Amino acid sequence: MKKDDFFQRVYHVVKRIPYGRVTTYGLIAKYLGSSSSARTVGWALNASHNDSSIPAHRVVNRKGLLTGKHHFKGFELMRQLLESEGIIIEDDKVLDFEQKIWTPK
DNA sequence: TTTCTGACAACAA
DNA sequence: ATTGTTGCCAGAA
Repeated sequence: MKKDDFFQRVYHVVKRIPYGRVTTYGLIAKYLGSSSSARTVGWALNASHNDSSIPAHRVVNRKGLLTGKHHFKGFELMRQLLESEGIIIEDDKVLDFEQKIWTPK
């Protein structure tokens, strides 16, 4: 690999998020080795729109807030996708967030 | 090349 | 508790 793209690593992790679970930018960043590169993770997800099969709706910020929903086609889309997986969204945040959180290993 | 911005996070005041 | 600043990485102007 020439670059070992940071983005590719992000996608790799995001694709591994199991059904009915969510994760955070910080967690992914930490898994990648840069505990403070959460911003770049979000940036990667932004570019992931071009890539298919990236469940970006399962990635939220550390508070469980759906900060990225504004980047979806519709503001309701992200929420609906999550609720379809058993994740309840209340006021743009994940209920029982600590239970739904998934950490890459 | 420099500067700014961005789906974040941690810390200082 | 709220606001401002800094760190991190990549891309656009």
